[in-house]
Amino acid sequence: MQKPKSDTEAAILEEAARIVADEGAQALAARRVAAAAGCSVGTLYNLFGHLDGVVRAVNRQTMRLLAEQLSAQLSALPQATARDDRLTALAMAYLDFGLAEPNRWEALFRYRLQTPAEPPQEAEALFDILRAEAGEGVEDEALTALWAAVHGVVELAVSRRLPVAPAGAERRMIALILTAGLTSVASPR
Amino acid sequence: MQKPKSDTEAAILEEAARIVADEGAQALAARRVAAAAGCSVGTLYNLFGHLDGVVRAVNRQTMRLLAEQLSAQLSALPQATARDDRLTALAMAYLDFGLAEPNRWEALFRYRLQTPAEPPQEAEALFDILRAEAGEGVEDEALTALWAAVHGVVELAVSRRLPVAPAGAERRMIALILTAGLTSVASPR
DNA sequence: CAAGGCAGTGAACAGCGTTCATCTGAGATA
DNA sequence: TATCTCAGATGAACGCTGTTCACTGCCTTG
Repeated sequence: MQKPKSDTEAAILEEAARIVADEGAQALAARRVAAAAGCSVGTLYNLFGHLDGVVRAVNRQTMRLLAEQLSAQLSALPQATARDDRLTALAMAYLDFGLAEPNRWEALFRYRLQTPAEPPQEAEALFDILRAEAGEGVEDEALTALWAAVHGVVELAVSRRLPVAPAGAERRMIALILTAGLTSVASPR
Repeated sequence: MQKPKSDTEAAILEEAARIVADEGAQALAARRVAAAAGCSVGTLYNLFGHLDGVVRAVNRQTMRLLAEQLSAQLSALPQATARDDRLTALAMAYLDFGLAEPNRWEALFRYRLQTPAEPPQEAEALFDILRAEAGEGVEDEALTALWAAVHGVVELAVSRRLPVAPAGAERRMIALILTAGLTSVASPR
């Protein structure tokens, strides 16, 4: 992966990621992770500072995973795909990831860390994927607005808070928002 | 407020609401609320079942508060205001509430209850406000999509996760989404 | 007055995140 | 080889958490 300073650190991260993905971030307990990783709580704290540090490490891993999936979906598209269709495919891949990994998603966006911190470089990398596909014609603010709108649908879909939602409604909602938003924001290319 | 079966129940709810609003839902501790409300933990559990019950009660109160503010903003509008402008005003009031009460907002949408439950009637009442203003011309699914989109912006604004966001950007983002979405969803009236 | 029921109680339990005095053992030094 | 050194690992202990339940004492009913 990325700079695992020690074997123990890698083992802790692996076990923590497994627990977060399977049971959610609130199931992450220091003693449990340490035991499964074959070290003591003290070592975990020496390496990560606090438990939030472990969650943050898992979250960075999640962002890399998401970036991979987005890129994979993009490269699966025909070469001649129009810009708006590429952005829509990106949004759909975003939705798919949230629905496929609800616990990782919740850890990323809903888990309340004790100490807020700057977004890591992995977060910027994700937005860069979006910016690259949008091209020069779209302002950052407009792009952020559209991403936030799509994010809202995914957020509510993942946490099952969407009222009146028959099957497949999320995809239609995203399509509605993006077709309306993209035509208003810039001319399709 | 609403059916406070006993004085103690009302006192607990009042104190719990104060803590949630001031410090966030994760600062809510059974012993602390009980002590401040002048009763024992046992009584709190007799009345609310678990601590989540207390959070849920606060959340219902929050929804009623939000409904009041939305209605107030609507009635402050000139009689002849166009439908799209009324819906936009609603969205802006939604944003204002989230920014003014970030801790209540987080308890409502981000706090992870141990036991998921059906949305209370207060949630339906909120969506009914929206539906009433949208009128017959807008499908429930389209309305939900637009609400989710606006919600996404508010969610990210409240949790300070909006990248590249200068002051006042949230309002412009919501305006962008709604003008685009509403014209696409139905003709303005 | 006696009996019954029941709301209110808080010590106790098992767990949590976090700390830090203690220990350990690999490598440097003599 | 014997000794020293010290970075890193350790886990008991601390103060907290949500939750339970045997107990209390009051109030109503007979």
